[in-house]
Order: sequence, then C-alpha cells, then structure tokens
Amino acid sequence: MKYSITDLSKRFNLPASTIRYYEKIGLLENVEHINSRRFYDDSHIDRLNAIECFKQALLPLDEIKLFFTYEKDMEANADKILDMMKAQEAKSKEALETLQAGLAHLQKKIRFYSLVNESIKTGSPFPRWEDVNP
Amino acid sequence: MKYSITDLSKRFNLPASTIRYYEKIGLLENVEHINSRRFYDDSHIDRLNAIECFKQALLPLDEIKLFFTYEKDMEANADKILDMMKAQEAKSKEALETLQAGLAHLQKKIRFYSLVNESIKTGSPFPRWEDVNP
DNA sequence: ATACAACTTGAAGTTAACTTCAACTCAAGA
DNA sequence: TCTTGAGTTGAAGTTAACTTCAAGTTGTAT
Repeated sequence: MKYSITDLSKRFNLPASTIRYYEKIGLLENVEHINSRRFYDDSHIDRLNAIECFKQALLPLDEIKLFFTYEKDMEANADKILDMMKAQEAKSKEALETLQAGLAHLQKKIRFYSLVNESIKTGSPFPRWEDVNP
Repeated sequence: MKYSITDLSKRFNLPASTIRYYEKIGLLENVEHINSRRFYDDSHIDRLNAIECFKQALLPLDEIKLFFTYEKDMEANADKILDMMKAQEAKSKEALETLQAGLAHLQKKIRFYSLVNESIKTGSPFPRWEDVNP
C-alpha cells in the first residue's frame, strides 16, 4: 500500500512539514518522489511508529536516527543499540522521577490554594503552607 | 543572611549566568546591587526553591513569573493561581503518562536486544519482537 | 603598586525541533 | 483553457531557556 504525505499526516497527527523535515534530516529514508510528490509505504509507517515511541521516551532525533543506522546491521550493533537504550532508560527514569516530584508539588499547591479560596469565602484565617497535607 | 551569586550558584547547582538571567526576565526581584555586585537574601532562596519545583512540573518560566505576580495579592488572585496550577497539573499528568509509555517501550527494546545479543553469542535464531514479554 | 580572583555588563550566539514563507508544479475537473 | 487543490522547494524564522563573549570593575592579597 502507498500513502500520500497527507495520509501520514492524518494517521500520525503530524504536520506535513514535520514529515518532510524528518526526511530531510534522514529519519525517513527511501521516500519515493514521483512528479514532485512524495509516496510512502508500510516501512515508513513502521518508522514513524518507532519514532513516536522513542520521542515519548525523550530520545533526541539524532539518537533515533543513529538507532536506525545501527538497526540495519543488528548482528554488528546489537550491543551498541543496547548501550544506547540503557543509557536512555536511565535518563527517562530520572526525568520521570523529577516530573513525579514536580507534580506532587503542584498538587500540594492546589490543595493549599483551595484552602486559601475557602478562607476568602468564609472569612476565616488563611492556611499555613506547613499545614497542608501530606 | 546575605548571599553572593556564587553562594546561590553552588546551593542550587545553577550557573551564575542562569541566576543573572532569571533576574533579567523578572523571576528574581529586588536583588541588591552594591558596587556592581549582586547580593541575595532568604527571600531569594525561597524564590529559587519555588522556581525549581515549578520547573520540575514543567511550568514554563513566564508562567512561573506570572505566578509570583499573582502571589503578591493572594486575596485577589487565589482563583487565578488555582486555575493555573490545575491547568499545569493536567499537562504534567499527560507528560507523565507519555513518558511512562515511552519508558515501557524502551524497556521492551532492552529485553529484545538482550535476547538478540544472546542469540548472537549462542548462534541460536533471533527472537521475534512479538515474542518479547509483556 | 600590582596582580589576582570574583564579579559585572550588554549583546550576540546556541540548541532542538520544528514552522512559515513565497513562489512554483502538477493532475484533474468544469 | 482555466481553476482548484494538493503538494513541492529552499531558505529563513521561531521558541524557550540559557550560554558565551569581550571588555570592564572591585576588593583583597602580595
């Protein structure tokens, strides 16, 4: 099956400009150009799926690109791929923990300012930050 | 207590240039400038602590700045603060879920390529992606 | 007096990941 | 034939959050 850039754009919820950009930086390869139109096949669907997954894990595009070049010779590069994935795993985990801490702080702020709002409505004294659970 | 920019730099593990930058964009206010040296006090320590927390929650610097202006009149702005915090809570939660999905995918890749490495060492056939747990 | 380390300034540069633009091409329909 | 819609190009612009730079200033130590 062949796809137009608009097909991919809709399917992946990415602007066409982004799909062109990915081709330009070498993330999408072997795109057919016919009469100055691009055509894609299922290999590109697979690529974009992989790209989206890696992006979710915060892997930068140049590393994603490197992964794809490694992947072409898995025998030779399985260990490099593994190193890269493990390094990114550590970074993703750290980012996750930081974000969890940030979210917890935000939620504490929400509780605090909810109490502040209550106090304003009822005219009772303001809460103290130290009193907010947990 | 008064602090130099190097004190804060060490305490928050931020380059001095960043601390100057925060002042420039209005995130740090009322910094004393004596003989073209900056001096900070505990209010700035509090500020930087708050900034770091908000950054962890992915709140952009201009929103953090807005929060501080709201905070100056809590009575008038408690509801705006609450709106902002709740909006950011939604975004942080989404980012968290995306990152969790990305991390899970990465870990599946790690399992897969570990099996690939095993296969290479033992000469046994390569695993299939579909066979990797979970 | 001199040197040094710590700090200052404003402007310009950096990075990643896109986005926007104007001008162009092509195939199909009225 | 003319228009329309979908797509193309290469270059330049955008955004956030900093960082770097060169050149200057200050207080302290030798």
